Order: sequence, then C-alpha cells, then structure tokens
Amino acid sequence: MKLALPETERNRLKHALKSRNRRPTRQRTCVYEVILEKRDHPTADDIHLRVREKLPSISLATIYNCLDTLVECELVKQVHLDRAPTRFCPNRNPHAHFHCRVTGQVYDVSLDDERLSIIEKTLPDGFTADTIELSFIGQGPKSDTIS
Amino acid sequence: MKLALPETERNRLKHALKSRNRRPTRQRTCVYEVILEKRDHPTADDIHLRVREKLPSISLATIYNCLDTLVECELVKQVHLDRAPTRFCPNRNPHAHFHCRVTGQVYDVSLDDERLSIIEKTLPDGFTADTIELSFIGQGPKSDTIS
DNA sequence: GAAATAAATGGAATGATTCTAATTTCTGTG
DNA sequence: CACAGAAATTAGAATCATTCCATTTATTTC
Ligand SMILES: [Mn+2]
Ligand SMILES: [Mn+2]
Ligand SMILES: [Zn+2]
Ligand SMILES: [Zn+2]
Repeated sequence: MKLALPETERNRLKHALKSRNRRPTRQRTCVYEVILEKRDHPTADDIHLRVREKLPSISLATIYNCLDTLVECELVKQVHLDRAPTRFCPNRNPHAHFHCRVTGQVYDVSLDDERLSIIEKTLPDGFTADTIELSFIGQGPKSDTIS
Repeated sequence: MKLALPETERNRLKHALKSRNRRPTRQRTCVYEVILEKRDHPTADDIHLRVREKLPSISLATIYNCLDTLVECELVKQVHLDRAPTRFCPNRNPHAHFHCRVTGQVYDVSLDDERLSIIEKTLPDGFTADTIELSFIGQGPKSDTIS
C-alpha cells in the first residue's frame, strides 16, 4: 500500500504542526498532499476541487483554514501577498516596494539599472517579462514602536 | 492662480491620453492630480475620498475607470498585480514566479543566493524585510500561440 | 471514557472590483 | 453653431474571493 504523502513530507508536516501545537488532521494532510502532488500553484478553489476527490465532504472554509495553517507553519507559501485593495503609484522609474507590517505604509525603494538587469537575468530562456514586481515586507524605519 | 496639476504632468497626461485616443476629462485630470499630490500609494477608495473634495459627485466606478485608463497610459502603476485569487506553492526554496499572460500558468523561477543577497541589499538602512516577493509577468515558453 | 480544546462545517456576511443600462459630455463635421 | 456619433460618467446591481459565525465533530488529556 503506497502512502499518498511521501514519508519525508509526512514527517515535515507532523513536526511542523506539533511544534505549533496544531493537530494533524485528515483534512490538513490531504490539503498538503494535493499541493505537493502537482506543482502548479493552485488557487484555494482548485485545491478544494482536488481534495474533494478524496474527502468528498470537505468544505471550502476548511480548505482556507488548512491553507492558513500550512502557511503559518511555513510548509507552503502564498504567491500573492495578503489580499488587500490594490494600490496605485505615480513613480514611473523602475522601483520596488516596501510594505511595513507595523504601520501599513508602502514605500518606494529605488532600483538601479545594474540590479534591475541582474534581476532580469534570472529568467530562463524562453521567458519574456514585460513587468517585474519586487516587494519587500517587514518592518520599516523609526516605527515608533512603543514596545 | 496656481494650476492644481503642474505643467509637465499636465502635458504628460494630455499627450498620453491623446496618443491612445482617450479624452482628457475633468475626472481623469483630477484623479491623476491627487495621485501625484501625495505619494503614499493610495487605494482606489482613498483616491475616491480625495477626489470628492474637488468633484463631490464623482462615483467610485469612475475612479476605477480613470485608474484603468491611467494604468493603460502608463502614468501610474498598480502595486498589486491583477486582483486574482491567491495561489499556493510548496517550493520552500527562495524563488521567484513567472506568470504567463497567454496561458495563465505560474512557474517557479529559481533564485540563487548570490542574486538574492543582491536584491536584499537594495533596501535602505532602517528597513528589515522578512519576506521578498519577486514576480515576472509576460510570455512564457512554447506558448503554442497559433498567432 | 468524559471534559476540555481544537478543528471542521455550511451558510451568511464582507468588501474590492466589475458590469450594466441609462445619462451626460466630447469631438468632429457640416 | 448644431448635431450625430462616440466615449465617458454614473448609480446601483452583480461577482467572487475571502472571512466570519454558530454549530457539530474530532482529538487530546486526565
Ligand atoms: Mn489569508
Ligand atoms: Mn483592473
Ligand atoms: Zn511605488
Ligand atoms: Zn512557487
């Protein structure tokens, strides 16, 4: 009988959950499983469809719950940052953005041509990008944290 | 009498619009104006509030319409890419993403430590990032475009 | 195995964005 | 200048990903 989830990943999951005091449930295992199965960056809804083939009664809310847990445990990443209203920027030079977790502010971070071209060279042959988005998330300066 | 929108930008707007056969309306001018006024990456709603002080009857739909036009004319950028469902990814190594406009596929693009550290050095003093998101948007390989 | 706690569930609520259909504004031409 | 046609604006409805809530079910602890 072949395990759906390979031993290594099964352990990774178990440990990650235990270390955060979260329970290893059928649902969480299965969600993790389908994400590993096909590395195509599925949406929550895609995942729901796939998981339902194994757990037909799983709800979409649970998919979201499981995903939150897996992200929290750093077992999966979400490709788009926090869903939040789109922001607009008049800076027409190439630049990156810094989102401060503390204040919510968004700063421009200038990007010199040098670095920009290094970043562009990351792309393998056959890929042509017309847009690059680089953003940092963390803590900004003088956050006046009263700590 | 001081013009609300500086001459240079006023011209940029006029030319950009004309070159795409779009009309220079009060609403578009005003939206562009408030975005330039305060470079804080406002949301559509923020912009609506600010523009309403000058055009009290402007609708939110128009704000979105104007923003679409300004983005199309490359006068402003939107900081979050197209609003679309969040995607999830099990790749735990540092990597970038490539979104293909043609097929909608999302690919992982590996990021060596070298490049990663170059990117990190972009941040000015005082900023600490715990997350970096780098994504490319464009056309992927062998897109089988029947052209 | 019962109490206590965490998780799962279905459905309602949210909220950013998009769509629609009606009205208003522009622009080019006569 | 008037007018036809095109483009833009508007209010409100519709979408849709995500979150919230109250209830039920599963897990862990004792
Ligand atoms: Mn989330
Ligand atoms: Mn848009
Ligand atoms: Zn910016
Ligand atoms: Zn990825």
